[in-house]
Amino acid sequence: MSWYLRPPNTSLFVRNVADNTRSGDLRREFGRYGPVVDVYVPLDFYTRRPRGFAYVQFEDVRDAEDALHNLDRKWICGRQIEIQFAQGDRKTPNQMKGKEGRNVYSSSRYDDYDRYRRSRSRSYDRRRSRSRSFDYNYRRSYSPRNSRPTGRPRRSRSHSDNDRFKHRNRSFSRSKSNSRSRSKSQPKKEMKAKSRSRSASHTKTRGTSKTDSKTHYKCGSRYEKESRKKEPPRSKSQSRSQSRSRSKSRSRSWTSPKSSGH
DNA sequence: GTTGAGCTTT
Repeated sequence: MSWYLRPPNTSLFVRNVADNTRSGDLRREFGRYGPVVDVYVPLDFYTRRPRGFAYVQFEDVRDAEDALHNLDRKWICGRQIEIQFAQGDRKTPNQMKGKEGRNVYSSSRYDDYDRYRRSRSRSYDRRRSRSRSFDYNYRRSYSPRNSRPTGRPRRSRSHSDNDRFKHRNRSFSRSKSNSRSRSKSQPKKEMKAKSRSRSASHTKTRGTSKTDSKTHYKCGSRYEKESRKKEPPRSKSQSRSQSRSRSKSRSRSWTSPKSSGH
C-alpha cells in the first residue's frame, strides 16, 4: 500500500530501550523537541517487567517528527534506541485479553497465572473494577515473579509520568501527618501566612537549564523521589551511627503496630 | 471521565 507517508500519529514508538530507562528519562529526552503529552512504558502484564520499548506521545506531530529524527539511533542508557511512528493506538485491556494467544517465548511463566485465571476467570472478569486503590493490596506483599497478579496487577498510573505527577505524594503527606500526630501544637495561622507568602514567589518554570546540556542521563537511579534526596558526604563513623539509628527507628516503627500488645 | 495489556525480545 502507499501509506509510506508518515502517519498522522503523534505517538512515537521507541524500541530497544534499556531496562532501567524510565519514563522520566524518555520524557526528558524527548521533551526537548516539543511538549510531550505522555510517556508510556509498557510492562509485561504478568511479569511486570519492562518489555524493552516505550511510547512517547507528543502534542504536535511535527515535534514528534523532529524528535524522531534527532533521537533516533541515539544511545540512551547504554543502548541504541530506535524510534518510529506508532502504528496503532494503545490497546485496551479488553483487546489484549482477547489476544491471549500471543505465545511469547515460554508460557511456563504464565502457567501459574493461567491456572489461576482459569480457576476464577469469571470472578476476575467481574471484579475488574479499576477504580479500586489496589495500592494497599500491592504494598502488602508484591513479588514480581513469585506472586501472580492478584486480579489486578497494580495497574496503577505509575508508568505514566503525567498521571504520576498529578497525585504524587498524597499518601506521603498523610503518612507524615500521621507520624507526627503525637504533638498537636502548631499554630496554623502563621504557617498559613508563611506558606502563602512563599507561594507568591513563583518563578518561571522554564528555567531548568542546569543539566540541560548534558547528553548522558542517569539511568541507574532507581526512583526519582529518592534521587531527589541529597546526601551530603559525611564521616564514616557518623554515617554509620546515623545509619544504625535510622535502621533502629525504622525497625521499631514497622514492628510496632504488630507486636505492640504482647 | 477515557483507557495504561500498544508494535518488544528474552
